[in-house]
Amino acid sequence: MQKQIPLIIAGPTASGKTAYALEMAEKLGGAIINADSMQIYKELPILTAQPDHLDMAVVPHRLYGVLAGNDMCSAARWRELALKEIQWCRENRLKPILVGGTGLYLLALTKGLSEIPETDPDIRIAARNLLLELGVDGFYNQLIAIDPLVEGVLKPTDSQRLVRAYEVVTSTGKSIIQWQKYPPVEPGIDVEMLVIDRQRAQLHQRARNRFEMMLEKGALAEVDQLMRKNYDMDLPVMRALGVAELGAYINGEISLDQARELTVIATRQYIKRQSTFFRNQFPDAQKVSL
RNA sequence: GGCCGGGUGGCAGAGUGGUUAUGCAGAGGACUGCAAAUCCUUGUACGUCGGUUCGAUUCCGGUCCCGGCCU
Repeated sequence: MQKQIPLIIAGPTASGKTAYALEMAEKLGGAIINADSMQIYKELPILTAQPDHLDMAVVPHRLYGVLAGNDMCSAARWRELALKEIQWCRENRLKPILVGGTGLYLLALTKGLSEIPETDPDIRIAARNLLLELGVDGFYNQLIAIDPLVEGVLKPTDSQRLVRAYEVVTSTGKSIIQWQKYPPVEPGIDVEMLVIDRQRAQLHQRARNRFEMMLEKGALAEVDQLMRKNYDMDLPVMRALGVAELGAYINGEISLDQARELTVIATRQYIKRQSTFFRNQFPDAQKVSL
């Protein structure tokens, strides 16, 4: 195990990554770098299960709660931030340990991304409004009229990727399909990767228990404060598991029990998607059974 | 005890004499810049016994269970 090679600890939510990573960081003399798309925002430390202050006091923790909720992260942006932190670790002779459940971010880091120029934020907003106005079918037709390459590659129902395709072709004048054909200009980096593996039923139980704990620690107050900020519902933080559910409870639309059940269900579905992603996108990662 | 209504896949809920809605949950899968997102695939279930019929989840009868009303 070379000192400089970053270690990635991935796995589905509630698998125990945080505790495991802390152990490894102590053992290896490392720093922990966040690889989670929600823990990067500062608004919901409890609901997004950020490491607590005690953990953070043990070894350096980077990229936790560093962005405001009305800011938007992205795979490319996180990649830049993470590379800087890896560099910082090297300068300080610490083993970089990246921990998180956001598979796309990890993929961007390890495999690299095609260099697509930054898109105009106004165009993204316009694209989203157009989608709302026309519906997916109409939006798709409009999109393939200006970017025929998309046809047959993107699913006509995949609203998010269609919006991205629209935004890219409109901003750059070139199809996203063409851009993606270029091999990553930013090469990937060498890493050692562990994926934490647990039985599904056990993960479900842990997720339920953990949500209970979050409620005890004040997750409701967190969501309440977040809602008072009146952020745009499209912002990434607003999509953290439990925000919509707890928000609906706070607004008196559903009971706390209903909010709890809905959040647990959403968490289970997320666990499933993460498991699939790690299993199939990182076949060479080493599995750690806990 | 009598009358009426109902019993459909894990749950909710349509429907039909033969071609096996649908939603949710579950399972599997995709994944290049919003990813805790976005999307795809996937289940012959019709309470029970008998009858009618070429064929019954659908029609008829018995029976059991549930709900309502009556005594």
